[in-house]
This record gives sequence, C-alpha cells and structure tokens, in this order.
Amino acid sequence: MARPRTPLLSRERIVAAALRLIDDEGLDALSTRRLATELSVSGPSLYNHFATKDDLLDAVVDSVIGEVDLSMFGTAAGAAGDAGAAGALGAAGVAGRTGSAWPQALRDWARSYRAALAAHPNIVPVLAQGPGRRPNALRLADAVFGHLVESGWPRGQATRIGALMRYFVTGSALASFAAGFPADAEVYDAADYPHLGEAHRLAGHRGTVDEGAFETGLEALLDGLALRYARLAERP
Amino acid sequence: MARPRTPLLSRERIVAAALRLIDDEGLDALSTRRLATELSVSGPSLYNHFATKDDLLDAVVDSVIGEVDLSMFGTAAGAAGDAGAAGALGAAGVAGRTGSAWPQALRDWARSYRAALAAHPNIVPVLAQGPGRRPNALRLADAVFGHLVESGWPRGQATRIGALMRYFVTGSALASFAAGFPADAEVYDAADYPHLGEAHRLAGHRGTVDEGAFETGLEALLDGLALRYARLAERP
DNA sequence: ACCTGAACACCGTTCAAGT
DNA sequence: ACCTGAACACCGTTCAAGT
Repeated sequence: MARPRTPLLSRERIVAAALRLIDDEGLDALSTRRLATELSVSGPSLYNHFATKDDLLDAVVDSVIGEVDLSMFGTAAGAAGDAGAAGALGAAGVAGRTGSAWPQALRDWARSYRAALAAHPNIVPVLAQGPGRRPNALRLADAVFGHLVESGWPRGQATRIGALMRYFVTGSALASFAAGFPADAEVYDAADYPHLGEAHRLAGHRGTVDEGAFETGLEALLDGLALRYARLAERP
Repeated sequence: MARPRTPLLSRERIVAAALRLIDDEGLDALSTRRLATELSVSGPSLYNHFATKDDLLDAVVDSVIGEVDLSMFGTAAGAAGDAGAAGALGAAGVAGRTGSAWPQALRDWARSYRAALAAHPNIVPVLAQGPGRRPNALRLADAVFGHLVESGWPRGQATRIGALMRYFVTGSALASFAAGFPADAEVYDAADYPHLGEAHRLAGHRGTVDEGAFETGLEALLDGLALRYARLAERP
C-alpha cells in the first residue's frame, strides 16, 4: 500500500495508544512493534513521527504533565513584552497578593499533580527524571517557583520547596504503598515480622490507605512550611 | 568446559555485578547476556542461580534495602516466644520509651534510607513497588510501624506515616531535582518561562540543592507530624 | 549441580523501495 | 511525505548435551 492519501498515523494517535498500553500492561509492554500492531501499521512506520522510542516516551510523559492544573498560580503576570524582567526582586507582594495564599495554592496544585500522575503510575519513573526540555514540565516548574517567589519566599527556599513537593508527589504516585504488601497472610511470619500481623489486609484498602497517607503528608508538609514562612518575617 | 570443579558463579557475585551495571549504565543496560559477559560466563548460566531476571532484580533490590540502618528503632522487643502478641495495644509506652523519641528515630532512619537509595537511583523505581516478599523490605516496614505504634501512634496513623515517609524518601532518591533541568540556558526562553532564568545553573549545584530540599522537607514533615502527635494527647 | 551452544520468539532501528 | 518488508544486532528463556 505504501503511502496512503490520508496519513494512517499522527503523533497524537501514537501517544494516546502508547499511554493506554503503558497503563494497561506496564512500561515494559511498550515496544515499538507491539504499539505498531495496536495501531494496525508495521513497526518502522512510527519512525516517520518520532525519531526514537525515547522521543515518543517524552511526548507521552509531557501529555500526562499537561493534565496538571496550574490555574491556582494565576495567569502569567505581565503577558506583555516586559515579562522577562518581572522575576527579579520587587515583585514580591506588590500585585495585591496576600502572601499567605500560597499554602492553599500549593495544596490544590499538589492534589491535581498527584491525581494526574497516579492515573498513570507506570510512567512516573520516566517523568520523575525531571522536566528536561518538555514544555509542560517546564511550565509547571515555572508556575510553582514563580508563585512562591511572588509570595515572599526567598529564591533558594522556593527552589527547595519545588523540589520537595515533587519528591513527595512523585513518590506517592509511583506505586501504591498498600498494594506493595502481599495479600497472602503467610508472608508475615510473626517470628520475623512481629508487627505486620495485619499487613495482609492493606492491599484490600489500597485506595483509602494511600489517599490518607498522601493527605496526612501533604498537610504535615504545609504546616511545617508555614512555620518556616512565619520565621521569615521575624528575621528578615 | 561444562561444569567446573568449583562453581564460577554465586548469587552474591551475580547480584553485585548486576548492581554495578545498573549503577553505571542504568536499568535498561542490565540484560542477562550483558551481565553474563561481565561475569565471563555464557548467558544461560545465570539461570542456574535465579529462576528469572525478575528474581535477580528482586535480590538486587533487597541487597540495597539491607543497607538501611534500622538500629534507631531498637532491637526487636520480645525476641522470645511471645513476640507475636506484642503488637496489640498495651505495649504503648510501657517499655520505658518516652514517646517523644520517635521524631529523632524517624529523622535518623529517613536519612539512612535516603542515603542507601540515592546511592543507587536507577533501581529505585523497582524498589518503590513495595516490599513484596523481600525480607529486608519487610523487616524495614516492620521496624518503622512497630516503633511508631509503641510510641503511642494509633495503628492507622502509623501506617500512614510509614507510607508518607516512603513517598518522600523514594521520591527524593528517584532522581535529582536539580539535574533534571538542562544546563543549557537556551532552553529557558523568558517568554515561555519567565521565572526560570537561572534554572540552567541548577544542575551545577545538584548536590546542595537536592540535599537542602530533602532536609527542608524532612524537617517540615517531622514538625507537621509532631503537631498531630500533640493533638493525640488532647483528645484521646 | 553447573556450565555450554543452539534455538525460539521477541526487541529498536536502518534502509531501500514503493506511491 | 508516509508507509512497507527485509535486515542487523540485540533481547529473555528453554533445552539437550556435557562433566
């Protein structure tokens, strides 16, 4: 058949099929040949749309990050030509932002971030490698950092908060804590693991355990950060 | 040559070589054939010592977790025959434990946990899937949970704290936050990412940025948890 | 028991060939 | 420009054969 009049494939169709395959059968199940079969084309066809499998994975990852809500950080300040100079110093608090709104923004963002990632846990190891050159990942980093700085956090601290939030969110989305414990009670020999007598019941409560742990950790983190934010005002 | 008088391989030698390969070249570089070459044997030889590649990976992962210090949780209480019954209710605080020692234990453990994992970041995605049936991972979960319960945390909360600590530690060890940002300044177009003008310098400060973020997050978490621990006493 | 080579069904990627 | 089949150097794993 060679080249059809209307293309059989598109980057979007390939990315969607790849994500479905990764979600359903894991990262290892994504092979270019298998994916091509799923799309009813031959293996090498994919190379008309992506240079390598890694390039394809990058696109899949960025499509997932694109689902994260960033609206709580406000639309980009200064969409006009002077946007580049806005990040320096004077912007802190001037735009009528109260400053103490950052915990709620961080909370909302973290929940959306986790929801987007937890919907596709098998791809989290790839995405956790950092933004690289992926636009949605860079936009996310820009929005969080910008919001924290504009809320009065020193730049160094804002960087650390962006990092530690990513640690927590990616860690929570990477795999279910509860489901990591086999449901087979015989695993937990009381002589070896005296406190895990009930651990075999964890997997059955997977959703509530993981959700509860995430919420507890998120609130604890925000409380701890609020303590440090208050100290900023004391000794400027 | 067939079977040699003294075996060429052992599980220990295979695990050590596999970990070295994963550390040096990544998880994808670990193939049974490549590993066999590294060990100067033919590919199928490995199957005399491990049933599958996944079994081998399990052993590698557990050897890494075995490096985590658990001594801050104390040696197993009740090494005698009645160990199984100790996890119930009455043990809280009775053994002379002050209760408020748990934050320091958690801090020391988290640091050791992170150090062990961050030394082998490429294997963290595998290990983050949970303990499964790996003895060192189960021992770790048992020690943390047991310590928290004996410190007075309700079992449900202790589970959540074990989970959220794993989220944070695995997330921090999975990949460097700083190194995830390309060192190429041209990536950060001011029109697209107004606040990332200095992001190209992050990778150069990789160690301090990630260490600082981990320490900030750890202390914030511990502060937030201490707040909740104090509330336990107020309304029992 | 522990190693080998041969074999099977897979991979990612390149390339010449087709329209 | 976009798809194909053939080909290359790889995979994980099985198995019969050797000692």
